[in-house]
Amino acid sequence: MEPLELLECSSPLAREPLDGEQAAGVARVFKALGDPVRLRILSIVASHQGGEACVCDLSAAFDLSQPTISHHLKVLKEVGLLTSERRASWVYYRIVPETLAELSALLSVPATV
Amino acid sequence: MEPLELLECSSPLAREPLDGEQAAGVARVFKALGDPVRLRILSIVASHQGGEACVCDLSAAFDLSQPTISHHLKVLKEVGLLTSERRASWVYYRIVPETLAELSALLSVPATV
DNA sequence: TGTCGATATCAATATATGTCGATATCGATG
DNA sequence: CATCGATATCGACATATATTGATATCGACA
Repeated sequence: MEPLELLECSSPLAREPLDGEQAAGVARVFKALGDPVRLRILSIVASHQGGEACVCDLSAAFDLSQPTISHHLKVLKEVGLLTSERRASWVYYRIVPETLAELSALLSVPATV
Repeated sequence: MEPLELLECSSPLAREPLDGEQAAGVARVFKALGDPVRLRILSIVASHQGGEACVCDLSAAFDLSQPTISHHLKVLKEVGLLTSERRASWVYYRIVPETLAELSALLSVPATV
């Protein structure tokens, strides 16, 4: 649930081998990113006016059922890539920049060795 | 096969929504990263002496069968995260820093909006 | 050329995942 | 309080994936 705890290591992959536990935590997040629909959801939310989008915005962008979108949102939320807030009848999703930043750092390539 | 063609876009996710084709290409790579064994393989190769590791080094690091390691190496190679070179009886794997760099850029968070 | 060690491929299987229709929840509003 | 629209959950199913033992390939070497 706590995104930062999921990753627990943000030094580049090349620094030292991940142990099993670290790898399992990081893999959960990458697995969530490993679906085209979820990537598009993330990019829509991230680039949306005000940094947030409601489910209705997202559903409209896909040719998929509402439960399917809801499922993908849940996956992204569970790994700490999105947060949600209910306001009136609508639920708004935002990206968690810290999680993206940690993944970005993990993949960053230290000056060619 | 061509790592750069797989991604085809390295501007941050927040810049503009990915179209279906871009998302599919990027998702393939993230899906490959979404497995703990493959993440550990990558980190072992990346942090190994000389920037490369042979399959024997990798097999020794896991409690998995040799075909399983071979399978994961193939997946990582197919999405452009690893390259391989045969020298004598051994096959050596190296990371493809360009692919990691593109993913890193894609996840980089532009100054908080 | 025949054998051996290292790696890849194949076939099979158990599990995980994406998708959907049906249904439940929840806030707003009459 | 009854209803309606928005979103989440549930159950089911088809497909994808991780893993393995058996086997093939391929280079080295006697």
